[in-house]
Amino acid sequence: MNATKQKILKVSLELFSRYGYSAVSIRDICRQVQIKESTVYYHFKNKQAILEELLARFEQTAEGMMSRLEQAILEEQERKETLPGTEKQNGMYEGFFEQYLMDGFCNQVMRLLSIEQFHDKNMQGLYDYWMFERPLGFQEKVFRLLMEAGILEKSDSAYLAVKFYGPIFVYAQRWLFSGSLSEERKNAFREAAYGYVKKFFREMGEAKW
Amino acid sequence: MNATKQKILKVSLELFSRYGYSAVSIRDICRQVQIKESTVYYHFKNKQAILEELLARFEQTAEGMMSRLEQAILEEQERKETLPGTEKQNGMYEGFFEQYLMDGFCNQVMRLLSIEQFHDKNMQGLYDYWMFERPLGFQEKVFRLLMEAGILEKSDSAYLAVKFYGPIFVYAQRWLFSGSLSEERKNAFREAAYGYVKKFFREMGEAKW
Amino acid sequence: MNATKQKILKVSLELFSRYGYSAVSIRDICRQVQIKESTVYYHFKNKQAILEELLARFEQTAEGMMSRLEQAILEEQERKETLPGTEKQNGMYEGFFEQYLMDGFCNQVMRLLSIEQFHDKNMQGLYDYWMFERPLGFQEKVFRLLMEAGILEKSDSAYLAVKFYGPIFVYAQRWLFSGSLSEERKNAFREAAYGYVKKFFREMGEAKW
Amino acid sequence: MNATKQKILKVSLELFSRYGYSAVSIRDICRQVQIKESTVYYHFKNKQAILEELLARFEQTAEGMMSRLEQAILEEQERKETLPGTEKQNGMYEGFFEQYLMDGFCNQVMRLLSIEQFHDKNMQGLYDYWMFERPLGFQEKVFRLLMEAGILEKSDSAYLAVKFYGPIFVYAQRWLFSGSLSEERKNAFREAAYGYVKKFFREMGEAKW
DNA sequence: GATGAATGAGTGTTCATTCAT
DNA sequence: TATGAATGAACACTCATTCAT
Repeated sequence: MNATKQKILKVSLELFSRYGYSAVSIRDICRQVQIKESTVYYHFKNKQAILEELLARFEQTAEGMMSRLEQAILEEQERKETLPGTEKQNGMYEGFFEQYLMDGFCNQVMRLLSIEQFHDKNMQGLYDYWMFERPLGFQEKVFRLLMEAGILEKSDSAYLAVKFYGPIFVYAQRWLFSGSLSEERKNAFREAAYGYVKKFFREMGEAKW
Repeated sequence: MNATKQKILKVSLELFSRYGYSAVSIRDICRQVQIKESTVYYHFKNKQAILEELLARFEQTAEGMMSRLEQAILEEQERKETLPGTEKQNGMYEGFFEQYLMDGFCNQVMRLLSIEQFHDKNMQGLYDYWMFERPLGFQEKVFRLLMEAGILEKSDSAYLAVKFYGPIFVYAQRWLFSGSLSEERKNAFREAAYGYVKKFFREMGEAKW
Repeated sequence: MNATKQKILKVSLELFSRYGYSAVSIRDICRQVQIKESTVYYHFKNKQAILEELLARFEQTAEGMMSRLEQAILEEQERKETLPGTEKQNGMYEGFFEQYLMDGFCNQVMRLLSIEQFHDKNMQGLYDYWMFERPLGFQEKVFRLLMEAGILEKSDSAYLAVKFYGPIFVYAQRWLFSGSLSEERKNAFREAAYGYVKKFFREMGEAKW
Repeated sequence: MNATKQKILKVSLELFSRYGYSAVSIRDICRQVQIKESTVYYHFKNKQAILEELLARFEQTAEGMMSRLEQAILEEQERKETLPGTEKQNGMYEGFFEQYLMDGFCNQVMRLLSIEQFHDKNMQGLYDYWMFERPLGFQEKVFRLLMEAGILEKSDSAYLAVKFYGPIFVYAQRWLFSGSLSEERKNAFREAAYGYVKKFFREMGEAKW
């Protein structure tokens, strides 16, 4: 696709995710893209259309990632009939974190959503879905299947999902969705979150067997 | 203090916490306060000064609340030498949630911080301190003291604090810092968070004894 | 009323009546009023509001004039029970022409209407009413009353009204609603129209008696 | 000639005659013609050139019509040495009205002229010539010749021309040069104007003989 | 305490036009 | 013939702010 349009999208997201949609002017965007303001309107109907294209792309990307993770983990569990917490499974979570939470594009859109969700119903819906409903729902499903397979003691799978997701969410918010996303902050998250995931599944194992 | 100034602050915060500082115009504020724009400049040096006064008041309020909770809980524990999870202690947490996370003023400032933290170092500092550092630090201290007192098995108190705080943070973000703060959402949080706190301490008790 | 606002209205009408509403920019207006563009928006909500205020004022003015002429001529005729064409009555028409067709304000609004009526339903309505319906209706009424009083031979009063109004309308369009309204053009109209009115009534008299 | 160019001219005139030259953008034109904006500049030097071509074509067309009518009516009168008002002559006027005032192209150009004449000297000249000077001059000539031939009582032929033309002009302005040119409005004009022409010549006949 | 009037800088957007393809 | 991509100038309008009253 057109390089200029691509760059407009890139720069726009960079700025939107930092300052919020309305605090970023077309002028700001053009200054960085190195084009004149009128050029933007060749590629986009208006400012709003930039935002919409970004969100559309995000939903596609996020849906793809989420469903791929879901499928992979469920397949893995089904096939091996073993407890979670294997090296391979931990790696799956890690891969997902890297591509979803720490990837420039997704991270930025989610920052943007977290700014705009306070006044925009649509944004609020997306924010809730991708931050809470979808990940919690997925994790609950995983635990529920483990319970049904007798691998995990029967209990409230939703509660377990929140217990698992809570600390990850704290780490993510603190290191990945605060200030600017640097390599140091990513590492801080990795150390905290990856360690936590391992520990969690280890403890889960110990509790059962 | 002057009623008009008070109302300007109130309305400003209402709007800032929804749309972000720069997306709110003096006009917007004045429309709701029912004054002319020039009047604002009798009470405040400029727009920035409104924000600053709001932040200053928040820090005072938040500091007061946090330290009062800290003192109360530590005293309680010290005095009784008992495990946490008593009715009284749970009530303390609940009181704190009500006054800190669910109170109009504090909730709104924290929403504002969460919008502005992405591009403003100062805001980022406040956000991190009041969202993560302070509450996690406090909870860690509580657990550490319990460990030192032999009431809790020695372990990583910071890790324990995150495990405790994680789900609460998830619930708070989902129900108290999304969309608009309604009584229904508050109840959703109460149900989830208060239930969680009780369960957490119950499980902690079971694990030890 | 405020002098600046007044001047904005005056200049706006001057320009609108020459170039049409949409071809005149706020900049154009401000250049002549000698104010900054933002000042306009202190006095008017937007560009459209200037137009609306002009139209409202015109309708008031025009209604006042038309009804005063109507009343005066009908009274005159009633009282004297004589044929029209007296010096006094001719003077009334002339006075009306001067104040309505040749007056700066009304003339300009009607020019504006004649530009805008092609695409704006509202303008079309006003244009038709004040250019055709009202003057023709009034003149028809005058002739009808004369017929009922036996002063004029019974015939189609509407047709008679058009015959009377036609040439006046031609003169008005040619000399008052073309190019720019100068004293020379006004005089050209006066000569043509005043002469015509006299002649018309004289011929009308001759035809009857 | 090129179909695209033809369509550009057609659509341009449609829009110009409604909104005025400067209120119509190249974009507006291209939207309807279904071409890209840059394509216009293959066919025309610039926007102004579209207007100029339209005006040139109009002058040719109008000149042709006017002179054909002139010739026809004068010949007719000369040959028959009779009073005007014959079926055939009335039909000539009617044919002229249909092709000149009511024809899409000419009607639209004259609407355009009536918009633009207020600020453009050139347009003003064309407007005056084709709306007043030419038709009045022609009619005056007809009456003068009739007077010279002794068919009509000697009098002010210019005054007679205005008396004849006045109502027609009123009807034309009201029904053909207001709002949008519909079949209903055309019929309203036909009824009024054709009836008027007949009546006028009948009365003229009665007055003399 | 509050406001009427004004403003310079900046907002998103549209304009006619160019030019390489 | 036609268009994709770009642009400088202008557009209506909003902004935070000032200052005399």
